[in-house]
Amino acid sequence: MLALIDSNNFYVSAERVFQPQLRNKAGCVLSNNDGCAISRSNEAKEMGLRMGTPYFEMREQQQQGLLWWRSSNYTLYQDMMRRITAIVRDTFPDQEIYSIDECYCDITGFKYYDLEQVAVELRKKILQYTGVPVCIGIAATKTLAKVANKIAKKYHRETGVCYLDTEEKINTSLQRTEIDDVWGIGPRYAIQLIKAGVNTAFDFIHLPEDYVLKLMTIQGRRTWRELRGQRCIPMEYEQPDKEGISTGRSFGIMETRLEPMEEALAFYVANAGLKLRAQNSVCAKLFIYVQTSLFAVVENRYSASLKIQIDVPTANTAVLIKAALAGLKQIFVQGYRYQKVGVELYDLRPNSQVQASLFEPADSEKETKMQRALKIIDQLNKNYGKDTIRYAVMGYEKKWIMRQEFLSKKYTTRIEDVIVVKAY
DNA sequence: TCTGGGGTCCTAGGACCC
DNA sequence: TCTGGGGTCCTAGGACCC
Repeated sequence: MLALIDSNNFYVSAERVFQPQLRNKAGCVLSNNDGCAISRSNEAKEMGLRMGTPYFEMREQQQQGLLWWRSSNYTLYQDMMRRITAIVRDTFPDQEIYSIDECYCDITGFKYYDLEQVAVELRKKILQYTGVPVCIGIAATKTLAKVANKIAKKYHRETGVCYLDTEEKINTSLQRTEIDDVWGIGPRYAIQLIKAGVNTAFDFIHLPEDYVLKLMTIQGRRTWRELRGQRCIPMEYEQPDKEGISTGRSFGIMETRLEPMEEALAFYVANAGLKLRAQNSVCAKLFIYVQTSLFAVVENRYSASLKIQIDVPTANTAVLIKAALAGLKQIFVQGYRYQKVGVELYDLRPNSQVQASLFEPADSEKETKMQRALKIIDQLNKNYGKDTIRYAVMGYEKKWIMRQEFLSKKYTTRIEDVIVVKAY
């Protein structure tokens, strides 16, 4: 058996822990740049507020006091999740952290326990220790555990637990699960399936396997098999290295000038470079892009992108920034109101595998010095706060920075707490 | 006027190899 | 007139997840 522990309305719940005045009132957490709703309280859902509603469509309700909202505060959410997973690990040690608000546990070793009772206790404990409500779904496969979790959220509000241990319970749950609520079936496939008369997960598992394979490729077949109780998606206890690292943000206000866009891009490259070094990788290619708003009238729309090959794969932020800014000059066109600039580092490889360029003589000593310098910079920034040491092109004013007008405090983390003072 | 960001996986087709 | 077989690598596009 597997258990899926998934927080209820996680961002909203995390905000409510430290701001009790937000409890029992309709509210939501906004996306980056305060753009649209990405987490809603139950009261907001009942009001009919949909996922992704743009903020200006909710403004009136907010102004009338019928709805509260907050900017996303990922530092807070990440730290709350760290606490939740630690509590879960105490009970179920074989844990995969799947996303910022959910984790899977392999609980095969608990077959002689009353699993339902263990889960109910765990849930109470998480609520008591962190203030965040979660639901727990238990079933034989990851996809079925997802189904169980949704059933728990919808129908077992008292206990918050759903345990699919009999065929009867599984069938009832599959009948109660709309096809577009199935994990792995997105809006595109859902439309096609509904057209074919498949409305629930129960209908879906009774389709012929070949038909599913043809319509939805092997991923769809995997979902089909998982829903029939066959484990196809393994547990992943270690987080694999990323294959690409991308960073990009919408500007707080539309940008028309090159210079602030250079600053922003340099910032994103520096962030991506940090993540790159954290997993001991180097990158061989950069992808940069600029775009105007998707909602601009057609004649004012512009988007462009560029792939850049790095001669000697590197994790050196200075080299990456230089390459990215040279590329930006090529694709930037005067006269548009830009909404976003971004970068993706890809073609990543372990830094032990770097191959020297034929045309650029490798200077191993210099590279080692550079690596040492980068390590020290990263450490300083970790200890004394982000961007304490930074590249001058990143600028100081950050006029392009995203909107976060309704940001709450980082209640559980303080940079001072992690400062390590050492005397040399 | 104002509408998020960061990922993964699969497939088909083209270029190329021997 | 008839023109092989087996493979790799890359890319673009589509689908999905949170």
